[in-house]
Amino acid sequence: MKAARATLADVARLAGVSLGSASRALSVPDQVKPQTLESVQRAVEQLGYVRNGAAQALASRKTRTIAALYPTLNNPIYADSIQALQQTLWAHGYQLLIASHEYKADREIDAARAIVERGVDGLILVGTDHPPAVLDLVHQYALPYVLTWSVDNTHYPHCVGFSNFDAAYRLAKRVVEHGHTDIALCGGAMEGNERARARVAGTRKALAESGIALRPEWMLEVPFSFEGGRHALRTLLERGARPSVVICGTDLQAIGVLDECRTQGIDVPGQLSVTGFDDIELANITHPPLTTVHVPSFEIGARSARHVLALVEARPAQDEMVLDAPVVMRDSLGRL
Amino acid sequence: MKAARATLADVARLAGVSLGSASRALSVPDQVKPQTLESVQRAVEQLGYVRNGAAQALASRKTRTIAALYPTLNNPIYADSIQALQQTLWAHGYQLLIASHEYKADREIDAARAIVERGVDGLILVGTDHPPAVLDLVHQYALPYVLTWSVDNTHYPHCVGFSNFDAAYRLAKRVVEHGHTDIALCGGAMEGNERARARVAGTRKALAESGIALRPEWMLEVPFSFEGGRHALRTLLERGARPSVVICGTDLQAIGVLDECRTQGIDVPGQLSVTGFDDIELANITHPPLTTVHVPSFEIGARSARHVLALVEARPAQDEMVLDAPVVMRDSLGRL
DNA sequence: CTGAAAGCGCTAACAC
DNA sequence: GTGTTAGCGCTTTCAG
Repeated sequence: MKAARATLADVARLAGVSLGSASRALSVPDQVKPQTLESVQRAVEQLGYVRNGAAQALASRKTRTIAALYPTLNNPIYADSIQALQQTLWAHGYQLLIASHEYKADREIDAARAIVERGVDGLILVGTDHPPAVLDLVHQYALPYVLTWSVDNTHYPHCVGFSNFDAAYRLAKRVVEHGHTDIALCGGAMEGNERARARVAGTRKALAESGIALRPEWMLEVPFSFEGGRHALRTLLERGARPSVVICGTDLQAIGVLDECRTQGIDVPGQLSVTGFDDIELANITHPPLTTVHVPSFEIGARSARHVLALVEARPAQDEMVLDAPVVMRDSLGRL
Repeated sequence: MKAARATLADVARLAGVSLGSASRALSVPDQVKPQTLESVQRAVEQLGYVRNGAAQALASRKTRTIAALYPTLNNPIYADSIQALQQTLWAHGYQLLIASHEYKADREIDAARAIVERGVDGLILVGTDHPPAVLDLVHQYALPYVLTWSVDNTHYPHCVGFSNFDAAYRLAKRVVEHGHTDIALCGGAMEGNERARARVAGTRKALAESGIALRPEWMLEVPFSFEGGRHALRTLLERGARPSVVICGTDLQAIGVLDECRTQGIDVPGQLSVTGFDDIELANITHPPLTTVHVPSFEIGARSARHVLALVEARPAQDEMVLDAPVVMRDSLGRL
């Protein structure tokens, strides 16, 4: 119980072997005589020895740590993916260093610097649209990285995600099939966020194919939160807009719209239809249940972890990287 | 854009100063002549130099990294606290290494080992009840740590949280005030989880004061999830139990119960009342809105970050560490 | 205020 | 298989 940390040299001395053998016993046990292995293990046990990660990292140039940089950590869609990410990395003996940039470009750049400084083995980023400074840094240090969530607007080969454009397109097609022509959009900030842009673009294309144009004053940009959705609907009503459907960029916003509808006594889908995007667990519990796009967030987390490790360890990647994001029809869009 | 990482020696050479001066220019800029500082900064800029964290950590014995070990990362209550934690650490120049143990003792021990190995400066743990091996390890290496969420069942001085016992007691008092005597409990696994235990104990005390005893067959242990809550209600009904209220250990479970009530056509609070615990954002949006205990999860994250940093940097701690967790009355418990 | 030099604890050749 | 040794890149005395 003393605070002085035992070193590998202590272990080696106690085990009566050399530093090198002690090191090998721990990292490549099968390159060591069983007897040596055993005496080292006993010494480790006895001293309560724990490796010094910094020294190991310095000497081996590996940290066994992967960093992930997310927009926010408490959006359920990201939280789910982080959970899967952490589990998968853990299963492979890696740790997770985590940061968020709150959708701010300069925060992202600072975070990237800090991450490179900590010397992680690989990096996971959300989305394909990043400040040049971030990608420059990552390239300069030849840090293996994967882009997640989106395969839109990029030629980078290591993306684990789906086409937000296509998914939004398919959803909007269903909205049109339900006879809607008075359509409002509740989206979020699009700068540095190709997912938000692709979702709007996909929606716009589907509507355009039916000759429906989006009115600028019916297109709102609000935060990705319940309150954002509530605010959007209030704004719409204040402007005298009377859409028959609100297509939301995320489930969080859609649920906010639903909640505001209840407050205002608006029947969904009777008077107004609402759609979301993400298919968080909650989307199936709302009143009415939410029509949305299913985003495989756990799967994205797990696969991006495996993929970045394949990159780090220079192994061939196994997983399919483009995932499905099917439309999930529920009552908030009404019935045909 | 070459992969070879510039070292401090390169910087020093280019700046025409010694290694030591270059180092000082970066870490203690005011102990260096302005001119030296400037030429070092120029060299850093020019080489795109980024510190090698492993070397810095090895030499200085500081990693500027704090680890947090949570039960799970995607429970909204933890996700919120992680978000606050990360933000606060970031503001102080620290990174966050994160792990989860999924409520399994051996996973927690392994995670603790891995964390100690990575050599973090401090540690944040959820709850007061941990496997002895975890605390032994942490003590052996004199790793500063804070316990969060709970101040129940411990004498450890560095706890940031609230009394789960008291909060549950207060909530149960309100339930009794509403005339309930047929009371079911929907809790979670209690092993290694003093929060769950304290919540049941607090509830039990309040009921006992009114001469109400809990029937063992009306006390369920289910996962901390929507599905857990649904399952609990189904089980209760199958057993022929007809409670007038279900007191849930967490909002997630309570919302599951609410959802199952809707499925089964049970009116809340007309036929059955439901209470939660946590006051996640969602609790205010359910039908009916949920009576629950407000747990200040952001505040816990922020304060525990500040507190562990105070410990790490041997500064006096500023914040009050025992927080309020008020009962929030909403419609799911009915009206008096 | 600055330069020189001694490590921090470990890995990875290299020779035996 | 094993021991020896030379660093990994930085911080931190210690002189000056």
